[in-house]
Amino acid sequence: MQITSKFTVAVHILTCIDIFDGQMRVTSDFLSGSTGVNAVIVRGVLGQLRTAGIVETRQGSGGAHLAKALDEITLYDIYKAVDCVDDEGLFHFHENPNADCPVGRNIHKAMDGRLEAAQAALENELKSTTLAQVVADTRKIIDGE
Amino acid sequence: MQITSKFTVAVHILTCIDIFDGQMRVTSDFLSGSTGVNAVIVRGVLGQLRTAGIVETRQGSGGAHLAKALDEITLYDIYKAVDCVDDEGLFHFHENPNADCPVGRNIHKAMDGRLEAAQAALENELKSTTLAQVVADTRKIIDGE
DNA sequence: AAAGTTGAAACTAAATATGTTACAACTTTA
DNA sequence: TAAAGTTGTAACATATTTAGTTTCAACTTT
Repeated sequence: MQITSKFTVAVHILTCIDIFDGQMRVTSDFLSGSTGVNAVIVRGVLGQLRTAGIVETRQGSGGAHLAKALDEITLYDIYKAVDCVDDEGLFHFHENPNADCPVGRNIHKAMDGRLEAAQAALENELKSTTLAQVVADTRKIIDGE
Repeated sequence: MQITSKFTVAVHILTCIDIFDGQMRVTSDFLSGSTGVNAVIVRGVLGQLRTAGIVETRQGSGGAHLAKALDEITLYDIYKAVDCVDDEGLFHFHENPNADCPVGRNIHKAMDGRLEAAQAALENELKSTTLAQVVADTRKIIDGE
């Protein structure tokens, strides 16, 4: 199991938008070239980021722009925007435990808190990282090339 | 995206093995009944738990037993045993970023540490919980019924 | 020897992820 | 205002993964 690559694609896209903004029109076609991901998929991701208020795009005129400051966008915002995890939670509980068995009818209750805590640990870590940090690191590597 | 239900099934199975051990033979068929999961799938999970040194099973004689003390089995051990996540990591990096683009050829390096930190946060939380705690909570709920 | 069980392979079915084709709606510019 | 380029979106295709199913040999107990 892996979290959809739309997440890393989205971070890649946003980094490009910041780095190339002003120098060129950052179209879905350009982003497709940089990410190696199909342009329609890119437009889908951009659509989700737009819905989340992270980018601005408009039909016709090409070119995406950030709708927020870099340090106001966390990896968690992106992760939520592209729907990395199910509404049911990160963990998938087997659906038909037997209510006639004392373990079967209670295991869900006994585990839920632990599973939520684990998911929260992951998400809190993502909340603590902003796109500003990722872009800064990227610029640092580019400048050092 | 969700982590395979084999994880919660495995915890359910191990809880049953602890709670019903001595009272009855905890066969894959019994566990299938309690979890609502196909007996062949149960045997597959038991096989992975056996490979990980968590349970003991033998062909012919039915009945699984724990191979370790409850407080020596963490949720992380189970998560690893049933192969919840890919060897490549929890996050799936898009595979063909463009090396001719300064962002494309560096984004992986710029993100990797952050992704590993997020995965580690999840896994550390799982390492901090033992099966003993889950079983204790389960018993508490059963006794309170 | 019979009955019940595990281990495992091979196949099926359903769900998900990603890519592709096609095209209408829109904007810019010649 | 016509042409060119772009976004948004639907419909379809393909590959992978998840879970279930069928089948049966190997094994243990009685």
